[in-house]
Amino acid sequence: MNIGAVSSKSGLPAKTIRYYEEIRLITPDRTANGYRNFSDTHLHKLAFLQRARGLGFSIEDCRVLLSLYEDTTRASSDVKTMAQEHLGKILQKITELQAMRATLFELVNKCQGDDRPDCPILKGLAGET
Amino acid sequence: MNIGAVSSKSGLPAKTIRYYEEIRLITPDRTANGYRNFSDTHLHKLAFLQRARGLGFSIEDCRVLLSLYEDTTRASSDVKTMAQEHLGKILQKITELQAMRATLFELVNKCQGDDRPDCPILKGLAGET
DNA sequence: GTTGACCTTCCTGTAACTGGAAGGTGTATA
DNA sequence: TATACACCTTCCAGTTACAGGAAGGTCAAC
Repeated sequence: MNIGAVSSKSGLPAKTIRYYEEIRLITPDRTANGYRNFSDTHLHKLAFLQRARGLGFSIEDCRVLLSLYEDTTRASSDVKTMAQEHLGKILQKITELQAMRATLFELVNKCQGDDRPDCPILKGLAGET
Repeated sequence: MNIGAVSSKSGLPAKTIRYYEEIRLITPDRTANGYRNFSDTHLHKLAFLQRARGLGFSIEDCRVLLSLYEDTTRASSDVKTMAQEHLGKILQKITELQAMRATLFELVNKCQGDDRPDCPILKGLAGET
C-alpha cells in the first residue's frame, strides 16, 4: 500500500505518517521507486496510534503502548497503570477547564455587551473586585 | 522595580516577563546599568496578563484584550464577543476531554490489571470490539 | 507526449515558554 | 579590600506534534 491508501484507511494524514516514520514509531518498507510500502500490519499499527492519540495519549505513551501491544508476555497491570495515570491527567485538565469556564461564564454574564465602555470582564481581568 | 520584584508580585516567572517584552506585550524602561525597570502600570499589565492567560486566552487574544483595556472608548460588546468565543472553545475542549474520559474509563474498568497479558485496553486501542 | 495525481525530501513555522551557558552588577561581610 | 552571593543581562537550543510549501521524481491514462 502507498501512503495515500494507508492514510485514508487509518484516518491519519500522510504528513503525520511520515512524521511517525521519522520518529521511528513505524518502519514501512520501500518499493524500487522509493515509495513507502505499507503492510496490513503497518496499517494496523497506524490505526492503533490513531485511536491512542485520539484518547489523548502522548507520542511517547503511544510508543510504550505499541511495544506493550506487541509484547505478548506483557502484564495487563502495566497497561492499566499507564491508562489510569493518563485518566488522572485528563480529569485534572477537565477540572482546570471547568474552573476557567465558571469564571469566564460569570464575567460574560455580568457584561452588558453594548456600545458603552464599561466592562466587568476587563475589570475582572484587571483584578478589580 | 527590578524583574525579580515584578515577577513575585505578578506571579509570572522572570523568563515569561522577558518573553512578553520580546513579543512586545510590555515595554519596560531600562536603568543606567541595563536592568529592566518596571512601573506600577507595568506591574498592573502583567497581572492582567497573568489572569487572562489563567483563563486560557491565547497570547494574541491577550494582546487585543490589553489594547481594549487601555482604550477607554471601547465597546463592551467587543470584549464580550471575544470572551464568548473563548468560552465556546473551552466548552468544546471540555466535551472532547469528557469523551476521552468516558472511553478510557470504560477500558480501564474492563482491565483486570494483573500479571496476565490479556488486556481490554490494548484490544480497544487495536480496534477489537 | 503531456496531463494530473501521486510520491519523495528538505526546510520552515507553530505556541508559549523553559533551561542553561557565559558574563556583568550590586551589596554585605570577612 | 577582597570576595562571596544574589541579582541581572543576552543568546541559543529544546519542547510537542505536527502543517505548509517548495522543488522535483513517478506512474497511469488519454
